[in-house]
Amino acid sequence: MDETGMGARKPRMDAQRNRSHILEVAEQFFSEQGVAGSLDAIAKRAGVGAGTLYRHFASRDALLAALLQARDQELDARRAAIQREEVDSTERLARWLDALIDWVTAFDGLPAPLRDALSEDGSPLSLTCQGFITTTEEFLRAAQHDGGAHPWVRGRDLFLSALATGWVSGAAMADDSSAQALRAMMRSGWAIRGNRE
Amino acid sequence: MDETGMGARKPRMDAQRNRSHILEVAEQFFSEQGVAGSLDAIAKRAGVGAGTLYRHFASRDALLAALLQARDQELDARRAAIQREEVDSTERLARWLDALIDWVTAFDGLPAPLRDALSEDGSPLSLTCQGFITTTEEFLRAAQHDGGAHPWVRGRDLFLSALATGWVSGAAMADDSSAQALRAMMRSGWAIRGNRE
Amino acid sequence: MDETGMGARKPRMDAQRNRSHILEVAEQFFSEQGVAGSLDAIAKRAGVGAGTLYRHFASRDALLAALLQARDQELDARRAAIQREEVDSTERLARWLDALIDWVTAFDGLPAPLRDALSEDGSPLSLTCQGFITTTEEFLRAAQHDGGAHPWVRGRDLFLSALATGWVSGAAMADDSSAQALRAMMRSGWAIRGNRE
Amino acid sequence: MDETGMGARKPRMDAQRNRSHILEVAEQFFSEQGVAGSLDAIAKRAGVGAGTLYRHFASRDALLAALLQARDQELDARRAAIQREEVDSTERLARWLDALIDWVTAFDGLPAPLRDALSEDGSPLSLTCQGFITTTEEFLRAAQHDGGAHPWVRGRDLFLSALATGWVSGAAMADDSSAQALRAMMRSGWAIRGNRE
DNA sequence: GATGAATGAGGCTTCATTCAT
DNA sequence: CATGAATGAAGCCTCATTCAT
Repeated sequence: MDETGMGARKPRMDAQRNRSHILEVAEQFFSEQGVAGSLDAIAKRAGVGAGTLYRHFASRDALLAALLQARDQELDARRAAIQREEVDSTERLARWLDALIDWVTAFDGLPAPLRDALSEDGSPLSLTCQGFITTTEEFLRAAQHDGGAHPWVRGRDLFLSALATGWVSGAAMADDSSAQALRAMMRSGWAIRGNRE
Repeated sequence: MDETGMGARKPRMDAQRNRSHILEVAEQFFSEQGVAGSLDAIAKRAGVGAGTLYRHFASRDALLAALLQARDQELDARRAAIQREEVDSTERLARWLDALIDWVTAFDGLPAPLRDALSEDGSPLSLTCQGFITTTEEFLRAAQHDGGAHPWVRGRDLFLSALATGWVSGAAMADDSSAQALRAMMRSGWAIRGNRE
Repeated sequence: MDETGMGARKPRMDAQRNRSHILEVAEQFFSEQGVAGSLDAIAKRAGVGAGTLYRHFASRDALLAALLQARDQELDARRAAIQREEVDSTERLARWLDALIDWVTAFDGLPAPLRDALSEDGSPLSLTCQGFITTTEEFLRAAQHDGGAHPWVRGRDLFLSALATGWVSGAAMADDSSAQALRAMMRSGWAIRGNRE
Repeated sequence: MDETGMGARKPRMDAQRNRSHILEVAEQFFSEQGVAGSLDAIAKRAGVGAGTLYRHFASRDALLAALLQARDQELDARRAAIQREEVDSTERLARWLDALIDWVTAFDGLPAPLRDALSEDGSPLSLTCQGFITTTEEFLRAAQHDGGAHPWVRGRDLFLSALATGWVSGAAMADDSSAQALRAMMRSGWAIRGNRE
């Protein structure tokens, strides 16, 4: 009796609209002020009541998680791209870690909730993290198999390294070269043969 | 001119006593609650007015800096000890970085203000940081000279690495092995020959 | 497309089912959290939309009233039982008041809306209350006629006393003896000869 | 060097002023809206920041307790007056209970926090309550000794009765006669010989 | 009928910092 | 010098109720 035909009930068009509008605003907002900005302010800026925001995203982490999903897909695309590239497994891992660092640097202050999510494990963010840890492990295993990465390194550690590297760049460090250096150090940290040695 | 001879005002004594008492309390407090705790609470716990605290320490960072000085001395002692040890320059650098990480982990949440201090450079903490960066550079230079460290690594980068490593351990990660792994990765990152390779 | 026979609307069945399910859930909920709990939560727990809840019960009081009806019947049964018992009219009144107190204590915080209903008189609860006041009056009249109750007492007052007694027990007073004492005091309050005198 | 002469340091005149102004406003406010009114609103009305109110009164109960102190003194005065009156101990108890009921009715909704305070016992209100329970016990003991009150009644129960009686009157009952009736019932509840019998 | 999204005021609380005393 | 009162914006979150779908 509905307009259905298939699955789609009533997507609550307005709800969807609101949800995505909130996401847009939040993206903008977090980009400007970092992920610690006021949720109320986001709601206001989105032109919705605070309750509406809370209905859609029960917590800051939930909002963040939703926000990251879009980027998740980018990251996933990048992963696929990396896997298609004609380079060895070690270089692949390196590129993946670079991608991870970029992802983690999407917003100011993002590394912190991600790190926390790893130990809370009830957080909406932990799923996301877990996924990328797994991916990291896959890349890592290949590199280890090919003798390109130390056998004692674990995917989780690399992920944490990426977080940490992102965190360092977090502050308006003005010093971009440090970020580069850290990436390089990180690489020569897990790689059997350092990249610039 | 002081309280010494005759009329004996209590000024200096008071102030000193207050200052050190505040420091004791703050040390305790930050140990328990991390460095983000309320300054008011510290003042109250120390039994002084908020104004008094502000007179002695103009900002949270100033308090932190003063607090770290005690530890600075420990760290400096450790540095001296390391320099007396009968190991090569590479191992010395490694031990110094370990010491640095320990120092940075003194309080929960300490790495963040330190990182920020590096880019603000008006902060009371930057002096402290600068000192340790310099020390790090000395160790590093020796190691590089002996071929134990990559020539492209800078002291500042190692300091940041130490901060980052401390930051990662910050959360109740429950996973102590990660911390170890990060230290190892960090080492094989700057070292020409990794430690467990 | 429906599950029934032919044209088959689901109206009545659905509605009835919903209504009673809401009631079940609300009963459970109010038992746990007291009558001041969130209606939204009840709707959610019942698996219906907030609107549905409101359709069935226009207000919290309406829900409460419906909820009490089930208990009303119990109470009515108890009234009938009391009237069949082989005791004098005074004892009957006493037992009825005990029954009333039990009824009023069904949920945490119930006495308050009942009290309010008495003075608002547009409330869905006032009907319920009125009924019991009337019953109380009947018992009371008999007792007064037999010389067992003070002539100056009114049914309404006894009802209020029951409410008040229930209200006192409302808090987790931990002190059950107080509840007993209050019942006793209440009895010797209206009775011509106190029960433990 | 102040106006003192003895202990009084600096009473923080402005603080005192604020404090009492808040109290005045709160008194007014609670009289109008009942004790459940918004604390923020009180702060605003008093022309102080919310923080100021919280500094002076850490919780609603604390504010209430302070507010009641003025009345406490009245009540205490009344107690003294009653004790000077030329009536027997039973009548004294009756008058004391009346005073208690009046006190408890000072603000709309006051009985509830008082009741809760009795079981929480960390509440700023419990002290006040305890005091009056004790006083009640003294009056009661005298009456019991003179054969004017049932021996099985306890001071605590009478206090609760007073609370309950006040609570009943709490709603805009419009029915003043009920309040009277309840007082009478309460009296004939504890008294060996009812007052209107 | 049912749904559940939206509202949005309103509650409580915290805190860095200033300034009169 | 020390005090600690005052500020007051901000933060987070809840909930009864309405209404478009």
